[in-house]
Amino acid sequence: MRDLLDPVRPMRADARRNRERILTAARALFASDAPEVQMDDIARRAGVGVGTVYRHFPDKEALMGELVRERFRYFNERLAEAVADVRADPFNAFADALRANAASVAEDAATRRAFMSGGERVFAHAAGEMEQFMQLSSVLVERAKSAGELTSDFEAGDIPMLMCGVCAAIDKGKAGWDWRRHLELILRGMRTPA
Amino acid sequence: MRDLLDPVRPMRADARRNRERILTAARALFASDAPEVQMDDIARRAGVGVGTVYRHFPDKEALMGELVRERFRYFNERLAEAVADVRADPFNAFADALRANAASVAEDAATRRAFMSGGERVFAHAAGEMEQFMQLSSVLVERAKSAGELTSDFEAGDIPMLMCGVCAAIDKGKAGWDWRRHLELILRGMRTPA
DNA sequence: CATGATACGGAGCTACGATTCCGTTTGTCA
DNA sequence: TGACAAACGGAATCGTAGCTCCGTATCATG
Repeated sequence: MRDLLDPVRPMRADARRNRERILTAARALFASDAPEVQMDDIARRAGVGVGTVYRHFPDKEALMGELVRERFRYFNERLAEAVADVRADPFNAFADALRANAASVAEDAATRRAFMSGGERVFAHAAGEMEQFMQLSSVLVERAKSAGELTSDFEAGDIPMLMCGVCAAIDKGKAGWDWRRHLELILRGMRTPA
Repeated sequence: MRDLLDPVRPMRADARRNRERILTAARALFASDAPEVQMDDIARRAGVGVGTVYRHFPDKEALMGELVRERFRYFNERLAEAVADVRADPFNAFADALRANAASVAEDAATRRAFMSGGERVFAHAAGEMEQFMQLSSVLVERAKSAGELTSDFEAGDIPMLMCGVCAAIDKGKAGWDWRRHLELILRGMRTPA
């Protein structure tokens, strides 16, 4: 709301604090446990009324969207590091970035939900970050391909699909599955046979 | 209900017909489209009252469970064929079975949902079929390993996890992703480097 | 056919979770 | 400190989807 208009006056101190509390509460609730997280829970955990949650985020999707956006910012940092590290082995740099990102979604059920359960609306909030994500990914993919380490029919656009699969594996992880194995299997498949 | 008790008297003709119609309607609705399929829709499509749906299936999960069960029966047929075909190349026989199964879930959103969105309860309905599934899978996995074609750290227990990932890719398929590519990537990762 | 057992239809009940509304409180600024 | 805008809290509202109930219609059997 305020985020969008009147960029002049800063948010009131309590408002800024509450906004952060809400996001923290949401992250915590999604991360820790429940199959369903609802607005009232988030409000309670944040020590705030539901009304306040709605003053900061027009609806639930917007709140989720903000969480997803933060995650993508994190993704992008990892990718940017890989891009910056020119001397590393291209495939490994790429693979490590993917591993780091996977590990971070493992802690972030909100993003997993959004990834898996459609949530187009949710992702719209993170459009900018996603674009950057694709851009950075492309660089890494091209490098790894040029080095002849990444199978030539792989495209940066495949990454979200793979992440989706990893998310699924993570969510099922409670059943004793190991998403790392899933990821390694995929990475092995991506690598050109030595 | 009736399925469980009084195995003597067969279901009344109209009841049997309706039960089938309900399942068909549910399959169709899940397959074709909607993000959410609800009992009333299923009833309407089946040309039946909601009450009738509930006479045949105690609750929604039971209905979904039946759909999942059917899917697993199909899976098992494919696996059994692969097991029976002793002269085929072990890895390919296994891979082809997985491909066929993946193709069938691509048509079956109900099973995908159940796979991805937790639904423990739903799977309970197909416990027997799942057990058989694991059994058949084990045979194929062992064969492929013995032939030295399947990476030795692979286990039959990994299959559901992989399928989960494929389901995710299929669901996101609308966004232009190609789940077959995801599956092939995985298969490549499973194969021991020639 | 008669008749009891089965099955059916679908209006309505219930639970639940998102969202709204408005009287009250708090921060900010002169 | 006074005054007003900005925020807050949380009870109440609204919509939805699963499920129940019971009067009615349909089978199957003698």
